[in-house]
Amino acid sequence: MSYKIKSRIWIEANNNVLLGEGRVQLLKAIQNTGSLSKAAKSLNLSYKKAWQLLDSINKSAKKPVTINSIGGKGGGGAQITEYGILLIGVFDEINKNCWSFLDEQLEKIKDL
Amino acid sequence: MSYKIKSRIWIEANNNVLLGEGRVQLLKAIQNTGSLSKAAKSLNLSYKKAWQLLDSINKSAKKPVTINSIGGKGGGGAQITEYGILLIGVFDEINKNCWSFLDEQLEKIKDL
DNA sequence: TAACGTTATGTATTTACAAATATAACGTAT
DNA sequence: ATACGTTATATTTGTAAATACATAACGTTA
Repeated sequence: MSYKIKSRIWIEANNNVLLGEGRVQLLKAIQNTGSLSKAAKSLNLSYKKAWQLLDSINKSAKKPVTINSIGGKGGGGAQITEYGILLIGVFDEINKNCWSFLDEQLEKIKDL
Repeated sequence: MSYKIKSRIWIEANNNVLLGEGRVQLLKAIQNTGSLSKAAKSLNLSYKKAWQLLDSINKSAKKPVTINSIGGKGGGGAQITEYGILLIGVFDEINKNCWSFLDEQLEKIKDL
């Protein structure tokens, strides 16, 4: 059994976490379902936890990442903004590149 | 205020954590002091926590990372093995390279 | 106007983790 | 033999985080 390298990256703004893997997963679920409550259910996450995450994201980001509405057709919902889509894409790209980078570094340690 | 990328890397063996930043710091403190208890004090870490970390390291590694002795001159002590020194060096190198890598990736997001 | 499914928020409970405390075992040195 | 400083381990206590539960506010729809 050889050693493995694991990693976590995240983006911060003003010493607050903006995006990590879990937050990106939540935003993608909102994108797929159109609502925060449905997104939370699909991730086996309590609504409150999901709301706190989304609130933290929108407070940390320079521009809104979602537009949330209360009441109306379907009770309301949450929509990812264009800016949000951009952030998700950049995070995924950087994260993927990081994996590739560490995969190269693995050569230095796997046979120790 | 522009966004920042933060990261954590660690080495695993058999799905157990072998080395992360905290563990490497502990090993270096043992190297400097010659004992686990002194290392713990120097890091403001409880002895128990330090012992648990060191125990986990030695149980995860393929070869011993420290040699611990009870009793005798000075009451005993802990010594880093050559293998341990090797692991510390490789971890530090990979970690440093990862910072550099993410510093380049930062260009993609800092102006968003 | 009553019902519905959301967002938004408060409060209590449970769980997990960290910290503190205590003590045994050990092998030199006095 | 006694003292000392260390490794090793168990037990208790305290604190922070996650979870569960409850409820208000809202704007369409029927």
